[in-house]
Amino acid sequence: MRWSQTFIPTMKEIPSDAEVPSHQLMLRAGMIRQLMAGAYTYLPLGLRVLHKAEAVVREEMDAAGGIEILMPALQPIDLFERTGRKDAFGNVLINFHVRRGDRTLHLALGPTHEEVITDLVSKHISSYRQLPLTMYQIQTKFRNEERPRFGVLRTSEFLMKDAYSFHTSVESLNDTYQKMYRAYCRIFARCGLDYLPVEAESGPIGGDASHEFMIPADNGEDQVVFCKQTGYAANLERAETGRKTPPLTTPSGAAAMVKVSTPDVGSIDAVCKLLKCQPQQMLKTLIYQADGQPVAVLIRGDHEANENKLRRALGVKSVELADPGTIFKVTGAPVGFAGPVGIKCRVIADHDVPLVKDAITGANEADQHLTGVNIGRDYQLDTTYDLRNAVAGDPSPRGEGTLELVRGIEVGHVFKLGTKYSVALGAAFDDEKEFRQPIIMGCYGIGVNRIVAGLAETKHDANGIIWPLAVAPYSVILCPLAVADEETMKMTNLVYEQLKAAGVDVLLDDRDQRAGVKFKDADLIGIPLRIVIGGKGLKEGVIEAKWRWEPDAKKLPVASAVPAILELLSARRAEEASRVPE
RNA sequence: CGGGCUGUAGCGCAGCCUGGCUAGCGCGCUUGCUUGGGGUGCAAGAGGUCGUGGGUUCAAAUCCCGCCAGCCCGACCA
Repeated sequence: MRWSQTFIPTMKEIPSDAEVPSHQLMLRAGMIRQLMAGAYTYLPLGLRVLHKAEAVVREEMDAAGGIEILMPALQPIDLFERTGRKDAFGNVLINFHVRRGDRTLHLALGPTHEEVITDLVSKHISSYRQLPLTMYQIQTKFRNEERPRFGVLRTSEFLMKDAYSFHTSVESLNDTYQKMYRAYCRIFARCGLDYLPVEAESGPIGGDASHEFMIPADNGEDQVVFCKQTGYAANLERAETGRKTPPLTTPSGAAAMVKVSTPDVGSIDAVCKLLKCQPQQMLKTLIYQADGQPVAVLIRGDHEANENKLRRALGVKSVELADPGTIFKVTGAPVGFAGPVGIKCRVIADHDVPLVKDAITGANEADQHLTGVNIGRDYQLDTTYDLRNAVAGDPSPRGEGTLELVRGIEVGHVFKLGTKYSVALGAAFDDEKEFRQPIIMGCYGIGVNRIVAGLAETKHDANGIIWPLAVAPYSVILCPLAVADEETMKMTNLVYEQLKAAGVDVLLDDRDQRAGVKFKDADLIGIPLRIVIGGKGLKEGVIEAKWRWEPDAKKLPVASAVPAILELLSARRAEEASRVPE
């Protein structure tokens, strides 16, 4: 492709409303333009990267036994009503009414396709002989994000590869899950991403039923816990700590419990300020409704409760913070003054709670707190649980090691679904003995745009993006330095045509621009191999080849330049391929 | 949806506080010359509902109110 014949509007300056690197660079490199918050046009360069990433995903999914299909984005709302996800999605589900003749249809734009594919399978799969089956599609998804952000990292319309597998047994599901997990590792490695598979929140199935694939990045929206020593990695929502239940007896030298007046001071910060103490000396007492029953949850003042862990510890379906009325009923005080001493409901505590000696808590009385509160003497616990988010420095749950916290961009998610959708939508099979069984399902998603944005976010330098060869919009950029010079252009066109004939993606910068402009733009858009054809080199009988990530150019004799370029490219391809796991 | 910030040419900004000539600057764009290996130099141009609606005023980019849009923090996120 000749630069003059495509559309690559590069920008020298950083648009003021772009804050994260991927957004700035993709705008400046002329890859994307914004239509509105959370909606972007992919320009030719951006689209080429997207297509290349998509091709990698498709190849690996096919290799892993997936079968490609394409489902409608437009879906009838009743499918979501049948699985209860109309309410679960809430405002995120884009849905609307349309008139068709004298009827009114209630439709949704698919945020994901469990319903549609399960409906399909329910109609056409009836025997164990037809399973297992894995189908996938690469298609635009729609979600009314409450807050689209970070440029193209979080948009309300995005390209997703979603795969769904159907099984007669958990063993079969586990087998496909492993295949998909490995395919995902290969996909992200082939795309040149530094990826980190982490344990993720997995809902009712529990265990190792879900993994997310994260790209470590400062601007990631997710927080990931990992441990260098033990290799443990998990989403913060999910991450366990290595904490255990401590002795539940009163510590020696405990201070006397004293009631102090704290008028209108209910929050942890405010109490600390008033009493001149640190949050870790405090115990916060959160009143939750667990399946409708009030429960007091004790957490150290500087920690955060984790509602997923709480739900599991209590063995209930739902937990939510109680309303002020319930809080008043169990504590006898308004919000902000709850404490474990004398509270009138079940009390459950995090492992760290009993370790707080002479704790400060609410007094279950308006405008009063207690100091010198101690386990055993002032409140009792039978045991403690892991109820909070992990923090940096916590012990690893998998042996000797310390947890660290990093941010990450979620690019993929593999998930064991179980029978939730098959039961709701009647997808079942007859087994060998003609017993009707619900089909067991798995689902596997990749955000294709996030592969692209994640690369721009993590693979760049001060001059621009640095694409890996595997997904670069073009492998080679040809820069003739004098487009008016006949000899230069003759050589350039020869190289251009020969590379194209060899199947190489070449971009020919045929603009009548000075060398500096072409070099700056080539660096900005991040083409891996830059070939310079200029008067200086031609005098010596050479053209120059420079990798985007290397400081210096190599000189290639004119006569053998094209084979030399092909050799460079194939060596690089092999190098990138060597980093892909089996 | 709560909190904060910002809307002036394609992009980046100044002007606003303290209202007053024809609304400026840099980049980009057009034309001509020039230069020709890391964003050349010179000259001449084109390009604006100052986000939008109302109000105050002799007079509004500037002051006041509403609305809209974008960005950031938070809540939410199969």
